[in-house]
Amino acid sequence: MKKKIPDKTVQRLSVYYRCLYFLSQQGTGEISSKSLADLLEMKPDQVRKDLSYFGKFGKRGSGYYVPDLVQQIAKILGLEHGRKVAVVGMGNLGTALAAYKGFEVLGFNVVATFDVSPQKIGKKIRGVMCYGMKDLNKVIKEKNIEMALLTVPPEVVQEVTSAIVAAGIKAILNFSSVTLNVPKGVKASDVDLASELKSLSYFMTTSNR
Amino acid sequence: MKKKIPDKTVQRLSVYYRCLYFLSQQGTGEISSKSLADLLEMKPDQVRKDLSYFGKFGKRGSGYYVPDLVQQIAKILGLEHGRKVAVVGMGNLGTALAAYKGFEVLGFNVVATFDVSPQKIGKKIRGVMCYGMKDLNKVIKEKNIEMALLTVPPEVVQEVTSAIVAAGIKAILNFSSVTLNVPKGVKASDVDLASELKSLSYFMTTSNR
DNA sequence: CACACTTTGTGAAATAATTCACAAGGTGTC
DNA sequence: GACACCTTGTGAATTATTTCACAAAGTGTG
Ligand SMILES: NC(=O)c1ccc[n+]([C@@H]2O[C@H](COP(=O)([O-])OP(=O)(O)OC[C@H]3O[C@@H](n4cnc5c(N)ncnc54)[C@H](O)[C@@H]3O)[C@@H](O)[C@H]2O)c1
Ligand SMILES: NC(=O)c1ccc[n+]([C@@H]2O[C@H](COP(=O)([O-])OP(=O)(O)OC[C@H]3O[C@@H](n4cnc5c(N)ncnc54)[C@H](O)[C@@H]3O)[C@@H](O)[C@H]2O)c1
Repeated sequence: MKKKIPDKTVQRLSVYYRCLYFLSQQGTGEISSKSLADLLEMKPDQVRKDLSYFGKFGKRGSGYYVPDLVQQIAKILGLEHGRKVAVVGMGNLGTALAAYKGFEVLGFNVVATFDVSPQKIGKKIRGVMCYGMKDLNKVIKEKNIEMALLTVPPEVVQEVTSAIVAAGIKAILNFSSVTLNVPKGVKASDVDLASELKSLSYFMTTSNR
Repeated sequence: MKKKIPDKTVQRLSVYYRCLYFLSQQGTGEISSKSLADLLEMKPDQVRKDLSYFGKFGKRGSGYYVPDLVQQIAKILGLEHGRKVAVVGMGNLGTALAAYKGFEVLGFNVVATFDVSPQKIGKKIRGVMCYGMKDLNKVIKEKNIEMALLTVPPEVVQEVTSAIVAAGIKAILNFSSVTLNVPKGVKASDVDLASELKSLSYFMTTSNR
């Protein structure tokens, strides 16, 4: 029964979640794959196919019951119980991320931040303490932190990665443009803004939609 | 002769560029698709196939001459002459982006920032002035700005998008999790950190590499 | 309850992307 | 210059993803 689920499907699941969460807040009861697809500018077939990888959540004739579907997707994505997140590297970007309120509603709670600079250590952002790197192990284990947003300078990325993996971090969102080397069992993913800009630039020069 | 070039290929081109640029700085002369692929943890076939969409840049027996290839890719991506960029919405994230030095070396120059808040207007970050939204048209036209990093609150994203498109912006990198509505001829692309986190969370629960 | 309409879930078909495999060149050594 | 060894560029094969198309079910109206 183990059919492999495309990465693309998982990514789209995140998008569905955002939209459905919003709809559930609005009090929407049921929605058809058609309406959801319209909202997201995609095809209904795609929506149904994606959901069908994980089960049968809909009802023929009427569609999907939004509150239930939100729950189901949250479960699939592992968002039901909230995930504890650390920000490592409290520079410009790290500070912005730590200050951002938008992650919380999705169940991602920044519960600690880390830096090497004595100027940063001991400061609080939104009530969250900035620890020194020597407390990495202790704090990550104590607070049971699973994910890290990695915003340190490129030169130290690999070294810091090793340290946080050793401390028990299981997933890393990496903002430097350095390819991360992580052991099996740890998932890393890159946010490469420079590459995004370059792609945009390409499409500007060719100007095909 | 118009074979369609996959989006994925363009994205990877950005990655090759970053790596090759770095290598050229190091003084590397030639590199084989194999070595480049190893560096990026991918297959040589993929590298060659991607490059072959745009021309024949290599030499059999020895590989690609790095300085030339960097040039060629820069040209393909439209990076030769530099692109002027504006940051719109100088909150936490916008400020971090405007302060970032890493875009410049790639030919992306932040030459203006915008906000509505009187507290932000008139301030300078890295020597770049923050203008009010009423100056949008004037400044974008005067400075010939083509791209925008959009970091305003979700509620006003669509409204602000319309304004900057009207002012002449041709490409937008959108950081809100709101799907942008842009006219044909304008390219928009989303950086959705929340979705990235959700995907990571999924892979953590299933823990398949 | 019959019938006209919706909508899901899913194999099968169509498209798209990646990987293979190899001919055609190039390099270097003796 | 002959031989052993690399490396590119690219059709063809393979694999992945999307789209199609339709049976099976649910809704609602009179
Ligand atoms: N700021 C941006 O908009 C932006 C955009 C794209 C990519 N990035 C990338 O994100 C990363 C951070 O960017 P930034 O602009 O916030 O840089 P920054 O210099 O403002 O912040 C880096 C922080 O990391 C801390 N640090 C340094 N060494 C450390 C270590 N060994 N352990 C823990 N902390 C350490 C520093 O004290 C500093 O606070 C960089 O890799 C950069 O390339 C940033
Ligand atoms: N900060 C983050 O780490 C983060 C992460 C993910 C997504 N985002 C998204 O990025 C956007 C910005 O986030 P932020 O944390 O920087 O928010 P912020 O509130 O700190 O900044 C928003 C800025 O936009 C300005 N603004 C408001 N209305 C405007 C208008 N009509 N025209 C021009 N400027 C206007 C505000 O004055 C403010 O300076 C949001 O859409 C947010 O959802 C932020």
